[in-house]
Amino acid sequence: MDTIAKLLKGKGQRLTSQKKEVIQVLQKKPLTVLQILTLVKSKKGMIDKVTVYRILTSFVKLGIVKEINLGAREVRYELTNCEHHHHLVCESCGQIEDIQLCEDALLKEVQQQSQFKVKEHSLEFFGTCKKCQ
Amino acid sequence: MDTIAKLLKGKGQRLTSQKKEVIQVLQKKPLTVLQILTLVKSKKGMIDKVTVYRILTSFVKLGIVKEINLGAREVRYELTNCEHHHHLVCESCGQIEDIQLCEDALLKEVQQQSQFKVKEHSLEFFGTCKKCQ
DNA sequence: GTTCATGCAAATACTTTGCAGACTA
DNA sequence: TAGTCTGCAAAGTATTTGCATGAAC
Repeated sequence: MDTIAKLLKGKGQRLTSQKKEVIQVLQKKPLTVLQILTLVKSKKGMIDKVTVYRILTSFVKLGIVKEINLGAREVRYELTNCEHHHHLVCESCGQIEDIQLCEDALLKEVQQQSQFKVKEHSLEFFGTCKKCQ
Repeated sequence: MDTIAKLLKGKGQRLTSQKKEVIQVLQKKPLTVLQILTLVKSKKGMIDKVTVYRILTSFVKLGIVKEINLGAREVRYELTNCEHHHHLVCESCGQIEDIQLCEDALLKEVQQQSQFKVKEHSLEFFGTCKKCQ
């Protein structure tokens, strides 16, 4: 939280209670806009949908948060303060597990096949989690 | 196209001129709803946005087409009649290249680390294509 | 002819913009 | 106090639904 406070300050931006709450609820797992809204409301009582959108847009720009795509039209937001990782999305219960993989070989394969210069990649898995099997 | 015709017939569904056109424009590359709409309109003159949505929903259900997520809130549709592959998305010109990779090692890695049962996965790369570098 | 599909209108959902008042620093 | 941020209202997009007409088989 401290690093985030400094980052905001450096950009002339303020660490409001709404921003704190959004960061708070994102600690556990990636959430959709609606989920963030609901969670913050249930804890703090008041936050507007528009404010959530604005905070997220600003956080993405500052690199505090990143957007992930899990399934069509399901955008989620995730704190970037953790290492690079991927997700295992359970199609039955909706749970999201994180996983760390070594994808160097794949990136090399891309380089060999194509002259495309890769900056980022997304890799997500869909299936059933241990519990739901 | 013939296999699609049979598939539709088997489900009591009809191969209309609109459906043919949608399949037609999807032959080249994955497109958004708006792109499909524009392309079909420019060729054939008339199709409604609602019809495009309905055709796509139905095609996804039948497995004729699949949704791919290239960046947040950018859903595209792609024919499934081709082999499993991934995409290289140029962030500069928007072009999409296909690429085939061997991701067996990764899938094995997932199995070793977790008891999650993977059914599908998505893997997309973002960066700059040869032309734009 | 029957039944499914399309187009239009309108409803719903999602996201962005404008502005006055509230709050952070 | 200055300047950013929030909440509310409303505008803009994107997507879905209902229904009468049209088209496929």
